[in-house]
Amino acid sequence: MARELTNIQKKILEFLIERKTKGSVPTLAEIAGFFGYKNRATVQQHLQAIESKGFIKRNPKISRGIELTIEDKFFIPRPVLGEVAAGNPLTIYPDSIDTVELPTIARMPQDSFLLRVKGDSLKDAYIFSGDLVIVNPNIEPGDGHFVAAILDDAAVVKRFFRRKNRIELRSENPEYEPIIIERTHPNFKIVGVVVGVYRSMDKKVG
Amino acid sequence: MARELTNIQKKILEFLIERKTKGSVPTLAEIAGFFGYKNRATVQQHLQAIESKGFIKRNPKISRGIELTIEDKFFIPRPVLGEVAAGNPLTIYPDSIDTVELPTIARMPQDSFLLRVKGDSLKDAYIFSGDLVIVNPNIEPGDGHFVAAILDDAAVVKRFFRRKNRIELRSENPEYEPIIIERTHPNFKIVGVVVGVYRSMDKKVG
DNA sequence: GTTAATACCATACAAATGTATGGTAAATAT
DNA sequence: ATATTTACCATACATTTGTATGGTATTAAC
Repeated sequence: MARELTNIQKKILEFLIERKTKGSVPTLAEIAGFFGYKNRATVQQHLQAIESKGFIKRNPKISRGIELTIEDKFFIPRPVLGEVAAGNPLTIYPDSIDTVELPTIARMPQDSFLLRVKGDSLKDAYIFSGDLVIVNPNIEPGDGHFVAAILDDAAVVKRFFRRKNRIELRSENPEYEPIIIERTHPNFKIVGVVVGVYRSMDKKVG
Repeated sequence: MARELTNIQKKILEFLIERKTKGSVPTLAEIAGFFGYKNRATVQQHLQAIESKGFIKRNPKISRGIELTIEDKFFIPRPVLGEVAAGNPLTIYPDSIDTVELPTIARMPQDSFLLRVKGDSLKDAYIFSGDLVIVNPNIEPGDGHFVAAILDDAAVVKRFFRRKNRIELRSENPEYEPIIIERTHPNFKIVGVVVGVYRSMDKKVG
């Protein structure tokens, strides 16, 4: 028991988690609708498989009676989408490079993602190499916000300042020069605003 | 509209909130069962009244389709149990001293709690005043672990080292002397091991 | 004294929901 | 070559669920 989930089962479990976090667990019909199944029995069978593997618990006969047993776990696995340079820009990865166990208390809006910080240019902002920054792409950055940005196919985390005809990305660490982006800069994009920082102590106890 | 709720309506609304925070919104039958009503229609009528007063929104025909429109105000009182001194011990508070705003769904794991750090003795461990440390009381601390401890009715977060006949709690910041606890010390207790640090950037953008 | 609001009940019904059974097809393992 | 697992479908059925309607009793308002 507690075998691995198949790909489809994973997808369904993810859907359950997502729906639960933004409302309530779906019914079989809703799941079927989302995945394009013409029949609720298909969903039923998948759910039975997921339950037998220990990832959910179903309350028989009760509508939306799916409990996520993984919620009791301390951490929820979240993909780390890439690494960002706090100092000099680093290459960003196309796919997730890693998965971290993020505590459930960390505020993780649905549409946000994680980036792992490399380098020490944010030292004075208390963000360090290895920390995970939680980035929300749907917030308009304001002066002084920490933002993640893509600059010529590299990613950085720095503090954002809007000036007349340019944007400045500053490090807290005075060793690093601010990056000045003119309006005309071709390959520049604000990815999102850093809404939180998380650091696991697991590997740092030694 | 948006008149006052009657007492019964208040009770029902409270029930809805409670159920939602610990799972999912109840069905009419479940509400009726909880309040001892023999009929779902009674609940239906109360819900219609509550809705007409603007406290909930109902999704017709959908099971458990009650949305709490007051949700945004309401949420989520996640208690911070006290403040811990990273430097010199601070008095611990009997009750929660503060609340961190967390989304409804972000549940704290049952076996852990939050402490907000004050002071800068852990500066060199990259933990700063205002950060939240996630403390798990069910882990046996090992050498070098960051632990939360109670010492003479005060709480501290420091690094843990076990020696022959004593325990040492060290700060990373050399300005602070290590605390030496002899075996015989009466009022000393390890509360738990710090498993993570979380910092919300909300208030730090300026 | 009548009206209105509140708080319940019983009955009824269509749709939603979870469940069960049997079957097909493809991929994988033995 | 056969058996197993996975991934779907169709059909069927008993409850559950939300909803509607009509009724009773109590209290407060006019």
